[in-house]
Amino acid sequence: MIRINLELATYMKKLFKGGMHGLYEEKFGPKHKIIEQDRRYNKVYFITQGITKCYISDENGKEFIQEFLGEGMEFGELEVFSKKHTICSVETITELTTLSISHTCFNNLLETDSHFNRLIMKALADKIRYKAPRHSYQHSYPIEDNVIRLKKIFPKFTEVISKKDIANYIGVTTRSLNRALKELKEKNGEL
Amino acid sequence: MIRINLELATYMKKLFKGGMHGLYEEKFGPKHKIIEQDRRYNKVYFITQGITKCYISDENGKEFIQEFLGEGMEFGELEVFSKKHTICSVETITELTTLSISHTCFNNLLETDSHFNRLIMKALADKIRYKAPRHSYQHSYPIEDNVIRLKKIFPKFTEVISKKDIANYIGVTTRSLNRALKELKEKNGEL
DNA sequence: TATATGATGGGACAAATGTCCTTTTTAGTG
DNA sequence: CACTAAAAAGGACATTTGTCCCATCATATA
Repeated sequence: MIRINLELATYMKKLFKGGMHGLYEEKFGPKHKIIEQDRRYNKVYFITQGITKCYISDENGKEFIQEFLGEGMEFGELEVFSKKHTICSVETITELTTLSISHTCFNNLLETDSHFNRLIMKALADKIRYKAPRHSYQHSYPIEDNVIRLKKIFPKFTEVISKKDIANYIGVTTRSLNRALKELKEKNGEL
Repeated sequence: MIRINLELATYMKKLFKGGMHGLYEEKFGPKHKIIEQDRRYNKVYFITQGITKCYISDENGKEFIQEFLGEGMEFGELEVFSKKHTICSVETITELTTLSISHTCFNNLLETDSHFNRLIMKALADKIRYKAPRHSYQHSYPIEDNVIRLKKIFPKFTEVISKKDIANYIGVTTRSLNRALKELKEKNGEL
């Protein structure tokens, strides 16, 4: 549910400690919107600490959360390859520390550091791999099953993430999520 | 709806014509399953002609179509980066021609041909970019709106792709799709 | 030709989910 | 502490979508 990429995190920290030119640390408070949908930026971020949500909002203000990003996950990288507007907003949930790098330096790294190149390639592939079954599952199963599944992969999800965000992640209304949670409680005695 | 990548198609054809070692042409008849979910393969395919569907099926046999792939789209590449099982099956819809390459050769190309490297990186990024708003939209809007949207981006979709596949692509039952199509007909006079 | 098979279309009802609204709880702030 | 705002919980009802059928039509094939 909260995605991580420790291999990438480790490598970026190593580059940073090695004094890599153009890579610098940034910190953000909670509920801070770092990237807004449909804009242009020229920075890529690597999370070293904390959690963000990455979401799409439609014209009616509905939010649909794509992923929760944790340590080692990068964002802002898609726009390096197809020079278009961002498709997602990214907003911090907890306090967040990132290692940031400009598009130019990012491109340099890709060309000169084949290990980095490989890690990014793998990170992109993993994002694709991860998305497919998730959406498939959410479509095919009732809300209750989705909640159970979340609980399995991330037992404390209700403590860290707000109900609204969880609902937007599963793609249902808060009302429906509450209904599912209540029914689960009644069945199992305890959430 | 049917994704293409002409830039990649052109480049792969050029490599093939140039006698690139390890790149060979394959042809498949319609309804042929090229890749099956949860298996291992060591080949990457680039479509040069025809259409396939790429789908996940669950334990109840329900299919959820991830994408329809057309000219220039590649498949089987995710497993190069994370050496795991396939997550999707890929099955031809029309006759299909591909340029195929082993994992080993694919990796060689990635390392030695920086233009190719860049094209693959971009192709991965585009797959991510494309998936996000699609699933978001499908969740947020009723079936009818989804059908209208499909009709806009691909007017002839009912002629090329079966009802069942369209339903599985939108993530609904055939019954629901039919209902939506019927209501649209009644409203607009004509599908 | 006769028969099987699969795709399509739709009726009737059940179940899941959304909408709208109200109440309760929690957390923050003057 | 008192007050406000935001988050959480849930009642009542409407709508959407799914399930389970069955009928029809086209196509392939023995």
